Amino acid sequence: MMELTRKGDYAVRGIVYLASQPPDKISLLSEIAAAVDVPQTFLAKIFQQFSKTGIVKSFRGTGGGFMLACPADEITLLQVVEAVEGPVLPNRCVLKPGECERDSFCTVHPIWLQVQKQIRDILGNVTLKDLASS
Amino acid sequence: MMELTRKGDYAVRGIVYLASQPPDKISLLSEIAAAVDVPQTFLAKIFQQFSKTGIVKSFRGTGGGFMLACPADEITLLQVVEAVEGPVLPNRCVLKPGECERDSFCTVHPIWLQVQKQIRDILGNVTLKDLASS
DNA sequence: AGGTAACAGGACTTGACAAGTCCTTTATTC
DNA sequence: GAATAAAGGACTTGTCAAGTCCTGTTACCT
Repeated sequence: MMELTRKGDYAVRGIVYLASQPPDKISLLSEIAAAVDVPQTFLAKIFQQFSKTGIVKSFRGTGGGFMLACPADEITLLQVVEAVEGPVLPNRCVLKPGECERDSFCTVHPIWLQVQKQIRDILGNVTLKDLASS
Repeated sequence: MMELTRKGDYAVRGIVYLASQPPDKISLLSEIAAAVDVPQTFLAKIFQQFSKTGIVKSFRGTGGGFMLACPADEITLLQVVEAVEGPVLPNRCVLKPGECERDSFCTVHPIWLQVQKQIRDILGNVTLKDLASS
C-alpha cells in the first residue's frame, strides 16, 4: 500500500538530475531522459507539469531545455511529488471536513490526519540540494 | 497520492465495528455490512483475508459469523491495513536491497525508508481498542 | 438424514487509471 | 524559412480497483 507511481518516481529522478547540474545550465529533455533512464515522451509530460507548477523553467527552440526555477535548496521533495501525484491524502476522508459523512464519529480520521502530516513533514524537509549531493 | 483504497477503508470500518461489539459476540457478515455501509459481497472478500491472516475467527453454519481472534488491544491498525492492502511501500525500491538497480547511488532511497518507518510506527501504535471507544 | 444457515472460493464484469506512444502545433534561434 | 525543442491533444494498452454472481463446503437443527 501507499505506493508512489512510476510517474512520481520518474519525476524525482528527473528533477534530481537537474539539481545536480550547474545552476544555470539548460538541460535537454533528451539528455535528462537518457541520464535517468526514463522514456523521453513520458518524461516530457512530467516536465510539462513541473513547468506549469513553476518549479522548473522551460525554453523552446534551439538551445532550449529545462532548468530549475529556483535554487535547489528551495525546492522540496514534497513539492516535486505533489506536483505530479497530487496532494498527500492517506484517505479520501482527509480531504476536508465534511467530505466524509462518517467523519463526525469516525475514530480513524485523526489517525489519517497524523499520517498525512508526518509524510508531509518528512518530504517537506528534504530539498533537492540534499538529494543532488551524492 | 498515497491513498488507501476503498477495500482498505472498508476493512477498517468492518473490523472496528467488530471491536466495538461485546468480546465474545459472533457477528453476522450481513449485520456488519449493514452497520458500516459496505456491500456485503465485497466485505465478504475482505473478511476472508482477515480470516486467513488470523486476525478474525470465522464460524460457518447456523449461529456462525465473525469475531476478533484476539483482544482488541492486541490488534493494530497496521495489521488490519496490511492484511488487505499488502505491506506499506512508499516506493518499489524500498522492497529490499538490490530490488532497484539504482539503489546504490539513489539518494532518495533513505527518504522512502524513513516515510515507510513513520507510517508503520503510527499505524502500529493504534489498536482496535483505541478505535472502538468512540 | 435432510434442510437450512452462513462463510469460502473461484470466475466474471465494468470502469478507471497507470504508463506510455504518436502527431500536430507553437515558440525560438540561426 | 529551416531547424530545434518544448507544449498539448488524442490515442493505446494493460492492469487493477471495486464489485457481482455462482457454486461449494461446513455446521447446526429437527
